[in-house]
Amino acid sequence: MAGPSTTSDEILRCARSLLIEGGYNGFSYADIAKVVGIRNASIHHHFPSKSDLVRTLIARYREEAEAGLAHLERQFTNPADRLRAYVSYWQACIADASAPFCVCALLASQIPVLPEEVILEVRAHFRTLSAWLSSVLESGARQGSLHFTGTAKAEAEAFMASVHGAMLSARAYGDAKMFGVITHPLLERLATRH
Amino acid sequence: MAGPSTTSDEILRCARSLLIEGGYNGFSYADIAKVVGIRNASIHHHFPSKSDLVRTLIARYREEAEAGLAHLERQFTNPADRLRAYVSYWQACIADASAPFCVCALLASQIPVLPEEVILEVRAHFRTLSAWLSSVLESGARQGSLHFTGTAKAEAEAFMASVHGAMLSARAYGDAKMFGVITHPLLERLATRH
DNA sequence: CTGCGTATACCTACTAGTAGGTAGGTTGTC
DNA sequence: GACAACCTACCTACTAGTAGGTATACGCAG
Repeated sequence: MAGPSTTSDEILRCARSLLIEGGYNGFSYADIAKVVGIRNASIHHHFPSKSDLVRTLIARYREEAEAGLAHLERQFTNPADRLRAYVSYWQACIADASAPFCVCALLASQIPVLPEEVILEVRAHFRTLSAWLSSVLESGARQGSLHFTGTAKAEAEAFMASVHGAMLSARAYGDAKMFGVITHPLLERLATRH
Repeated sequence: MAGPSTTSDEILRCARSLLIEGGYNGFSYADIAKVVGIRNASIHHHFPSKSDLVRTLIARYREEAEAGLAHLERQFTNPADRLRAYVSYWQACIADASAPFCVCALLASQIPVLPEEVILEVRAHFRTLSAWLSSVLESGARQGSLHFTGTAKAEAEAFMASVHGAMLSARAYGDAKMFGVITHPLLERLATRH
C-alpha cells in the first residue's frame, strides 16, 4: 500500500504527528527538519509556507479518512456495525498512541489563529464526517437497527461531538480507556430500542 | 462585585481571552503587553514565567467555575434545572463570543506540549467538573427527575464530553447555534423517562 | 512634618534562542 | 542542459526571560 515514501511524504507524516501533539503553533520547521534529517530550509522547497504544509497535510488526512470510511462501508453492511467500527478505529489509535487525536478536531479548537485556507479544510472535514454519520444513522433508522429521536443530522452532530469530547477527556485524564467509557454507552443507546 | 482591577488582574484577564483564542503557544508576552498598555518585561514582574502566568490563570478560572457552580446550586434546586442552567451559561458565552471555549478544555487538547504544572491544573478541573455533574445526575436519578442507564459517573463523563465536543463543533462551523443543536437533545433525553 | 528605608510597579535596554522565510549555490539524474 | 532536491548562509521578526534603573507610595523614627 505504502510506496517508496518520498521526503515530501516524510515531512507530511512528521508534521502530522507533531500537529496532533501540540496544534498549529506547537511545532516548527526546525522540529520537522530534525526528525526527517534535512535542513530547515529544505522543507520550504516542498512546502513554501507553513500554511501550505498544513493545508496539504489536512487534504491528505481527509483523503485517508474518506478512504477509511469507504473501506469500513465495504467491511460492514449493518449501520450499527459501521458506527462500532468507526469508534473502535479511534479507540485503537488512542490506545496505541499512534494518532491519539483527530487532526481536524485539534485544529478546530484553534480556529481563531489559523490561516483562512486551513480553516476551510478543517470545516470541510467536519461536514464530510457529519454527512457520513448522518447517512449511517439514517439507514440504520430506516431498517430499524438504530434508534434515536430527532433528525439523523442532529444525532450525527451529537455523535461526532461526543467522539471529539471523548478524545479530549482521554487526553485530559491521560487515560485511553476514558474514550471507551464515553463512547460505548453512546453506541449501546443507539442500538437499543427504548 | 469586581474591585478596582489591578494590572495583574488585567494581565490575567487578557491572557485568558488570548488563550481561549489560540491555546498555550498561540499568544506571547508581547500580545498581552500591547493590550494591557505596559511593556513586555513588566509582565515578568507579576508572573516570572509563562507557565506561572497560565497556572495562575487556570487557578483563578477554576475558582470562578466553582463559584459559578455553587451559585447555580443556590439558584436551582432541581437537578434537571441545574444541568439546563449549566448548558445555558455556555450557550450564552458562545453566542456573545465573550468566552467561546472552556479554558481547560482548550488546553487539554494541547497537553503533550504543556508544562507539567499546567497539566495538573487542567486535569484537576476535569475532575472537579465531572464530580459536580456526577452529583447532580446522582441526585436527579434518586428523585426520579433524571433518567439514564449506567452509573452517574459514566453519564457525567459522557455529558462533559458532549459539551466540550459541542463547543468544538460550534467553533469549527463558526456557528454558535450548533452548541444548542447538540446539547438540547442531550438535556431532553436525560429529562425524559424511556 | 521631615527625612529615611523599603517595597511595589513599572521602565529601558538587553540577551540567547527560535520563528518562518529567502537567495543563491551544489549535486545528481534524466 | 534542464530540472529536482537539497544545501549553506543569511534575513527580519519575534520568543521568553534578565539586568539594572526610576518613580511613587507607605511605614516609621526623629
